[in-house]
Amino acid sequence: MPSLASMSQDTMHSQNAALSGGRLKQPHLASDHGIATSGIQLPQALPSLLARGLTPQDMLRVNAARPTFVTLEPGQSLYYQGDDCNNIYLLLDGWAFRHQILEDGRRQILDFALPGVVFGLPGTGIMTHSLETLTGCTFSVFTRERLFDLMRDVPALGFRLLEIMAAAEARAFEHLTSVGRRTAKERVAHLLLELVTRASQTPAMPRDGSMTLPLMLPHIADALGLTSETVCRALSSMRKDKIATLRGQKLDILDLKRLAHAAGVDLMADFRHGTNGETLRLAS
Amino acid sequence: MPSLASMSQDTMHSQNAALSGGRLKQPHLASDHGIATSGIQLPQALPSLLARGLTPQDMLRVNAARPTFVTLEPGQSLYYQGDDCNNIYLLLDGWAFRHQILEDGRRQILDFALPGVVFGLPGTGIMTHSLETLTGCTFSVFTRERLFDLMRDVPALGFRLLEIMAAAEARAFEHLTSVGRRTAKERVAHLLLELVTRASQTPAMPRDGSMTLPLMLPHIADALGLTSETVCRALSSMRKDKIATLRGQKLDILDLKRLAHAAGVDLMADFRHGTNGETLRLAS
DNA sequence: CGTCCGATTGACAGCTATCAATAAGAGTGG
DNA sequence: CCACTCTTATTGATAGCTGTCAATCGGACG
Repeated sequence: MPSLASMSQDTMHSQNAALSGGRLKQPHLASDHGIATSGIQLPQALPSLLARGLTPQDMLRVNAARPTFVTLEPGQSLYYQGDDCNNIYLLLDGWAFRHQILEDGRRQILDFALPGVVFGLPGTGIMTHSLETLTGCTFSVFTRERLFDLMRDVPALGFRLLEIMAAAEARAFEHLTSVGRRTAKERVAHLLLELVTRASQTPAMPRDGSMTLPLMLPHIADALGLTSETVCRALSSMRKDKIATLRGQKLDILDLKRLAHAAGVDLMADFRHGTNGETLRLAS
Repeated sequence: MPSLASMSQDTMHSQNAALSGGRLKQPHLASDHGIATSGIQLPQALPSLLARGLTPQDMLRVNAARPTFVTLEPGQSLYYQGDDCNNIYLLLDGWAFRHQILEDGRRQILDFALPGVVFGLPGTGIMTHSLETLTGCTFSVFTRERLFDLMRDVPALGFRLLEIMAAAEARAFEHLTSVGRRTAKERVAHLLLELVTRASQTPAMPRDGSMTLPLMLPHIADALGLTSETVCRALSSMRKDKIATLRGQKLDILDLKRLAHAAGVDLMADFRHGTNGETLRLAS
């Protein structure tokens, strides 16, 4: 139970969310009729995100399973920590994040979800975290049973999902290393680097050094195990050093090389394949 | 920003590993003849760990794929950060851990692997972390291709692997929350709680409050983003409070309830299903 | 009994959190 | 178009937790 004092910063945003829409007891299931959001034709979007490694025939079968779609406004939650959830979700469009909250209000953001991310997988069914949108979002939904059937029909799908989960695990591990062993400034630099890299790999997102981050300082802080003040100081410092500027939601990378250096990362290695130059050499 | 000085503690263990066996260019592939380690008949062990949800027929097919086995001594590495790895591993017996190392030697332990854990999955092939054993370990190995074939033959296997990966992700998330938002003492308590819980769920491990942890202080420290001194202080405090004692490798839980309290966790919720009492109530 | 490695404890420094005040924008309404 | 309000960002001062450095303890082993 957050003492009001400690809530004031860290949980500000979730308060907003709770006020401005918050929990959906029954998510808005848009069911089978195809819904278009922010200009995207969903039945087309799904393949492009999932399809690597699947044949066109496979994708036909996947679409034949008639996934349902959910659309959410910014600041709404798809599910909450503690919910009994037996669906698997694919984020088609928009930004969201997954987070855990301790009883006293401390919040940890676990992962930023960009289009193509899969979550809500099997397990016990009880969710250990919540998912909240940052922008308007569209999700594709499969029930556990439908997924199981689908995986039988389309073996490559299971393999692809494993790949996606493995990538998510790798992200979580990088994140963990950041929070556990990097300084505040390094963490901020590392997160910016991760986000620009992921965004640039997402279709229909910018490839140059400028982009829109639908985040507030407390999001970054809660992702990195810091306070928003510390994040602000780190960003100020990077602005002063002409490495990157983040004003409002506009992020400009001014010097990618030095950003990577500030993040304590070998750009070529870590953000292409995920490895550390130094350690790599030991392994050769 | 640790330089050589600070490496002395954090990376001590990996140095030892390097000296005492270290890298295996070509892991000891024990190939198809079944190998027995520490008294376990492997072909039997594999099913029991993987089989939930699979029919006996399914398991026959899995075994027919003739996985190879690898055995490692304590302190050896199955693979290193930067390795090109196209195998999937199942830990059959023993304890191990996965970790990442930054160029300057800072180390983050990402996950403790107990029997039943799966890793080394697809992705790009380049490993972003290393795996090092704590005890003697036996692994079951499938190549990427063999796994793919197997998943086609045994659809339930893919589903089971997804479940295992989802559980690993949930663990990583809990871990992240710990490192990001809990105090030193809470982190230590939380880790002990996680380990006793997992061990008690593993066949052939004790269910009472006493067990052997094949860890040294620096392992705990590097898992939690702390120093070994801080971990030591936290353990001393818990020993003084009669919550738990860890001497050498012998862990005794004296008061599970207060241990959970010290970890800032609702025992019934978090460690049965993974949820937080307070937030859960919101969701009902 | 001596050596060695890891654990333990103490003193102190430093990074980040906390508390507090101000600035900067974005809307809103007159 | 400007004043007003509200929210978020920014900056400063101080406190506290944890890291760092260093010394001692303790058990394992030969």
